[in-house]
Amino acid sequence: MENKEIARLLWETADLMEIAGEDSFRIRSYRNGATAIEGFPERVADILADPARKITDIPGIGKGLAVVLGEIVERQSCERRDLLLQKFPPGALEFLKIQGLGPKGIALIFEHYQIGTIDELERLCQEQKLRVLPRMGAKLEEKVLRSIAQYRQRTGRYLLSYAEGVAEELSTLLSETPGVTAVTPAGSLRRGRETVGDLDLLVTGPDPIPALARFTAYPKVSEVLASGENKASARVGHEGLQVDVRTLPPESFGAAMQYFTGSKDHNVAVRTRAVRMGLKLSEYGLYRLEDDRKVAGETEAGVYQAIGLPWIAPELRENCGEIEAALEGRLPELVELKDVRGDLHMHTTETDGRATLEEMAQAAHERGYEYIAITDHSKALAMSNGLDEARAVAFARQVRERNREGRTPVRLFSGIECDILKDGAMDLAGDALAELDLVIGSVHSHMNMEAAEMTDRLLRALECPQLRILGHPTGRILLQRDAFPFDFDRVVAEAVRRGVWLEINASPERLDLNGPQVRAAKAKGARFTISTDAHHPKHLASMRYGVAMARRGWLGPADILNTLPAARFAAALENKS
DNA sequence: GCCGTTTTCGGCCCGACTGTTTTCAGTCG
Repeated sequence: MENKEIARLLWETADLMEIAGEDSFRIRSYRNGATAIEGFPERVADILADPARKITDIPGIGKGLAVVLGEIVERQSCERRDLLLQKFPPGALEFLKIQGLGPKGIALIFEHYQIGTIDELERLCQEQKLRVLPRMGAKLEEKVLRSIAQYRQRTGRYLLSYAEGVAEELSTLLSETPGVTAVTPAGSLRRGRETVGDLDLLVTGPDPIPALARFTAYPKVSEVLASGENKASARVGHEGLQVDVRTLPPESFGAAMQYFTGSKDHNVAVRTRAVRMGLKLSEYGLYRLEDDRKVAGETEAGVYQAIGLPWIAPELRENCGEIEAALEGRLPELVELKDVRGDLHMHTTETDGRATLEEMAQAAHERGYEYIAITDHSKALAMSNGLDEARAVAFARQVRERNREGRTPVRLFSGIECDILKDGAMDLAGDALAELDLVIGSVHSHMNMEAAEMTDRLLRALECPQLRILGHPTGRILLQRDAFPFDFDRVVAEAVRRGVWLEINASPERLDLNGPQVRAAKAKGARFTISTDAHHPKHLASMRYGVAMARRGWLGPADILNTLPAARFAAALENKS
């Protein structure tokens, strides 16, 4: 059993314990244990099997959890979890994903009603049966109904980072098959969409067919949906992501890549163009209509070329003007990961980060960056031990000294992610902010304001003379929380006027702004930064997702400030227009 | 349930809002 799966069972048990109203510190221990195991470099199962090793050497794992882990590895559950699952219906865990309902509320509902599914919960709200329970009312029923609607919209979709992980794992597995030369993900993953509905893997080589059997026999396949001569479909992993594996002869690989990368709208437009030229495009190749002779198919570029187009980057294939741009020779030169020279949004142990300033700087150096900005939270975010004015200034001084003395592998900019308060004021006083190299302003609270009010709040924040970057501008959390409503165009226009840059937050849970927003903002003259919001050195690797959003927004290196060399970036910081 | 210790029990990030109360519990971040 892999660590990830063990951790998942611990998380689940902790959630059930919460509904059961168990001791909150014990619950926290389960969650701490889960986090520790998730990130532990060795397999827990191996350590348990080795009599010379002690599992309690992992920080966060003591005597109690050691027993639980033994049980989990042996039989995929533990006593506590078994008992709780008898007490609550299996749907209980799903209820926790509904906003407005927490463990107490859920327990209360179970006490009074025999329900176990989201559908039944919805009916209770519609029949106004929640409001008779203590501390519940009409507003809660409405909120739960809204939240159920949102929940349904997002189920069946997966984070880009998750789908990418599955794709890598399966690609490794399938490319070990003799006769396979390449395994390539297509579909929305290749286009860099922020969430993915299913995963398409294209397998090619002199003898790719045996890869299908290897795929369907993979232990993580939970359900085989279809298994034919050239294609197999299955659900993979506990989360049930649908994966379609298709085998192709090398001569049609390019056509298949084009076909399965999509988007559907892009393909319709491309095929229509082909037909007008007397050609027919399918996943097998590009053929002349008159004599069915194949004119292209081995490479994607060859397919595009044969219909009179330059190769179009997958991120642009949304039928949003890319074909016209290609025809007119004005496809943008898109930014690439290697263009990024620094990361401008990250946290350290000074607030809620998991690593020190030194560790983050070292990790950035290893990624080949020239510089980073350290941007811990401000005091309004009390849960993360946010900095007040004195601590912020003292920390900035520390960062600056380190820089001056050269005790750092990359150039450091002292910064802060300052909360934008409810009324649009900054959480920290201007004279403190003026001591820092880089101020990001972010909304972390009061996200359910009316659009007009939120617009005013952001416009006021933009007035702050020290503000350089608007952090995760729409506040959305993918598959969890929608963007807060505000007048996007007005806020962008004001940011442009005041020389405030827009952040493309590369954290795979946010990806905020997304492609269309980036493109709309660029059209208004906006400039951007791409940053990971890292809370751990390994999060710095998320930069590629932010780059994908930038590319989907048609950005080139010149649109993005952190592609500048350190000296020029520093100069740009000083000259707020 | 873990950890650290002035070794075996006490502390464990907390502040604010919301909707329901009739003084505050639950949820969220």
